[in-house]
Amino acid sequence: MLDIALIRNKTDWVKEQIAKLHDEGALERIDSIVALDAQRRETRTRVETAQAARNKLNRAMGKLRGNKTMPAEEKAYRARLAAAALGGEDYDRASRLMDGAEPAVNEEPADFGAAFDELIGQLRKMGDGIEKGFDQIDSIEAELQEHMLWLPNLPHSSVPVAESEEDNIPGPMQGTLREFDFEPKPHWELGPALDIIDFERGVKVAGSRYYTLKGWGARLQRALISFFLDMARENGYREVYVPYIVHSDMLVGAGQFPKFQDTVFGIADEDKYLLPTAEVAITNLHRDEIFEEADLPRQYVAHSPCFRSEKTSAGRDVRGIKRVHQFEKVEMFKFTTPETSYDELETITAQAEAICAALEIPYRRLEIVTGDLGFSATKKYDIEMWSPGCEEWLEVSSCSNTESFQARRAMLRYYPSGTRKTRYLHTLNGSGLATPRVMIAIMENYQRADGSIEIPAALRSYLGGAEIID
RNA sequence: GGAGAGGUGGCCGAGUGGUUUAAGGCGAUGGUCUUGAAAACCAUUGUACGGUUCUCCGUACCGCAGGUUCGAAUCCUGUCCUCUCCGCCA
Repeated sequence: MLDIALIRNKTDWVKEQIAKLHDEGALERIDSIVALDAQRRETRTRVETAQAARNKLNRAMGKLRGNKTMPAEEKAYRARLAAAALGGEDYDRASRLMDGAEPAVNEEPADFGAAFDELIGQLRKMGDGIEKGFDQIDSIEAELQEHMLWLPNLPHSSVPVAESEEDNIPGPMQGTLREFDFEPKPHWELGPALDIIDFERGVKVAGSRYYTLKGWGARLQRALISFFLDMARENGYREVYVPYIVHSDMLVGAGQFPKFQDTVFGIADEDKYLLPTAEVAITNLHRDEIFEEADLPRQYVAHSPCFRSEKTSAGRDVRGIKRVHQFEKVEMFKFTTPETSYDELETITAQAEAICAALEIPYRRLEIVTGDLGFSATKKYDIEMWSPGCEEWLEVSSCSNTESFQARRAMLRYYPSGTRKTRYLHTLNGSGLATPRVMIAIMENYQRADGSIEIPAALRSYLGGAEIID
């Protein structure tokens, strides 16, 4: 979520930033937001002033009713005078009459019951108006909030401005391309031939875009997960195990909802959803909490399966296991101060790259342009591995700084050293890494002429020292 | 899944409809005292929004959401969570 004060004070600048993202729907919301914000503040001031008067009157009422030394007769005529003052909207005088601050002269005898009925009637009338005012505020704020939740994060000034993913800027390839003395095969041929990927039986059990790993396939994936977690732990991340099912609020907090509701799987009859990424659970781990600056940065790593329904991408990448509804990912996550978040983005990206390097697979870093930045990030790098079989670059990691975008949605704050004034912290996330795409890259880069696959040296200790899958 | 008991500030804990601040304690912070520390004493104490501007003022928040009432931490309804016991399971 963006800072409403920023939208209020620099409206045109915010519009320019959103224009770079090519999110026309969001752009249209800005004027509504500015209008609702003004309306909201004006209404709130008016209603709260009235409420302050009413609170004072109710307290004075208690004082009048509960006064044990005042004769009933005096109470009655004070009540009647106060009711008259309320009729003239002189709240201060009414309050003074009721709590005894203003002397009252008994002009004529008043009936106790009738006087209090009259007074209560005045107070009720006042209360009804205030209730209506609060209802009005609620509906304005709900509408404002809905608009706010649909606004994407704004790009950092260093992000190149361009149309789409076609324009993302690749960095130089790292590592060395393998020279094959045979035609390298794609993983959808290698996997079934070795009986380590079984497409048909995955489809039988769960439908299209589901798959089964068998034998060395399943073991290789498990080894990769352990290897990834160990790499992250050595880099100072605390390993956590999180729920794979979360409340819808958590998806709002991390930025998936409301806009991307159709990309996640829901639990029947419950307001809960399967994780599309462990990032959702980790982001919300410290929801509604306030850190001390000394506690930052806080770094976590978690492995989780990721479930994505992605109805929008039907028809793309249908072959193989590149784009599937269920995959495994190890996610690195940082809670940082605003001062350090961009340095930390470089760090987390370098850490993801180091994993690629350790596996000795050619990779490159992609600098993401504004048109492909996505909803939550201010700046993003993707890491891609080269797959010689399907002859394409495979995205195996995505590293983002969301600044305070998620922090505002999930109420993640900290006290800067020496102050008691809260401030939103910054959150960053980076895959480290995701499989089965890394498995694709391993299979295709490490394949041998006879169809067997060499196991990368870094993984052998996780597989009982084995060197070859055949 | 069934039954019962609970949910109050950073923590413990009082509070069965009002008589201007959620009592009291712990912790934390600041101060006095002290050579220093401890102890003692004094003061302060959360979050959000709004209005002011360098300081205040106001509103809301007693798990959450509704309701009753002139007025709700307190009464009513729903819901979530925790604990205990039973059942089931890994």
